[in-house]
Amino acid sequence: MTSISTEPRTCSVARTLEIVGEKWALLAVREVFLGNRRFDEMVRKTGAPRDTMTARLKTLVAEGVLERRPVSEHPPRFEYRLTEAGLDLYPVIVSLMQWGDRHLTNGEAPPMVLTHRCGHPLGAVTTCSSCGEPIHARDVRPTPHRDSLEGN
Amino acid sequence: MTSISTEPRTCSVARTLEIVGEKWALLAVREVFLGNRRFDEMVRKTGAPRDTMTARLKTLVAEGVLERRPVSEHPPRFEYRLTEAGLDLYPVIVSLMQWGDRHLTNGEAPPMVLTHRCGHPLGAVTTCSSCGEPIHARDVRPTPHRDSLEGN
DNA sequence: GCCACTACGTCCAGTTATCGGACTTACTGC
DNA sequence: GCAGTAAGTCCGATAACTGGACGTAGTGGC
Repeated sequence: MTSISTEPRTCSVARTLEIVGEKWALLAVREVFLGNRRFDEMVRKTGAPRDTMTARLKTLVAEGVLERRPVSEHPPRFEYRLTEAGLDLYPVIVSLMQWGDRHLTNGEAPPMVLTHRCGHPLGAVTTCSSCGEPIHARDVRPTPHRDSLEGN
Repeated sequence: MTSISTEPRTCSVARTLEIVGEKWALLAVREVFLGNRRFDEMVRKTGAPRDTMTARLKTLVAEGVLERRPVSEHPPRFEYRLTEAGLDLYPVIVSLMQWGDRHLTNGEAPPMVLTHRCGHPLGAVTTCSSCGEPIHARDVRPTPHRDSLEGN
C-alpha cells in the first residue's frame, strides 16, 4: 500500500511524445498537412531516410494519427491521410513553426508563410478556452500539487 | 541559374525540431515550466538517462532555450532557467499536452490539470492573431505555391 | 516484346545514440 | 569520520539511424 513511487511523471506531454516526439514523425505529419500524402513525396520533402520514414509511418498509422489507404489497385499505390486525431495535431505543428519563425530566422523572412482564410498571414496565438486570453506560462499553475512554478 | 534543387523543404518546423525535436529535450523544458530547474530533479521526473539529459541540456543551453546559472558557489549547484525564447515554447508544450489529454486518456482523467489564472482548468485554443478565430488546418493555405492542401 | 520509368518499400552494413548502472567530485550536516 | 546530496562522467551492451543498393509491381512509349 505504501506506494513510495516517486516519478517518472506520468503526463500527457510524455505520452504524446511517445508517438510524435521525434523529428521525422512530426515532419511526416507536416507534409500530410501540406497535402503531400505519398511515401516518396514525404521522403523527398522531409529528407528522411526511407527506412526511417517507413518505420515512422507505421507507428503513426498504428497509433491512429494517419490512415494508409490504397488510391490505386493496379499500380498498387497508397496515400496517408490524417485521421481526426491527426488533424488535432495542427496546433502542435503551427506552434513549432511559429517558434521557428520567431527565433530561428535571423532577420530573414520565414521560409514559408501560411495564409488564413481571413486573408492574413497566419500568426498563431494560444488562448484559454475559458476566458479567451492569450496563455502565458506565468498565469498557469498545476492543480493542487507540491510542484510550484513561481518565477520562470 | 537553373536551380533544380528539389527538396528537403526548408521550413521553420524542421529548424525548430533540430533543437527540440526529441522527447527528452521537450520533457526537460516541460520540467522547467513546472518549476523544476535542477539536473537531478529533471532526471527523476522525466526518467531520462543522466547521460542523455546532460546532452540535451547542453544543446538547449547552446541554442538559447535554457540558461544554466549557478545558484550556490560552495556546494557547487546550478539551475536551468527558461530564456525569453524558452518561454515562447509554452504553446508547444501546451498543445502537446492538450493532444494527449484528448486522445491518449481513454476515458480516464488527465494525469495533470493546469489551472489558468482565470480560475478555470486550462484548455488551449490556437487562434489566428488577425481575426481571432480558432485555426483549423482546412482554413490555411501555404503562400503562392504549387503545394496544395485540399481535402485533408 | 523490350526498355525506361515511377511508386513504395526492403535489405544491408557501418556508424552513432541510447540505456542503466556504477563511479567521481565537491560539498554539508550529524 | 560517515552518510547523504547534487551534478555530472564513464562504460559496455544494445538499439536506432543512415545512405545506398536492390526488389517488385506496375505503366507508357516504340
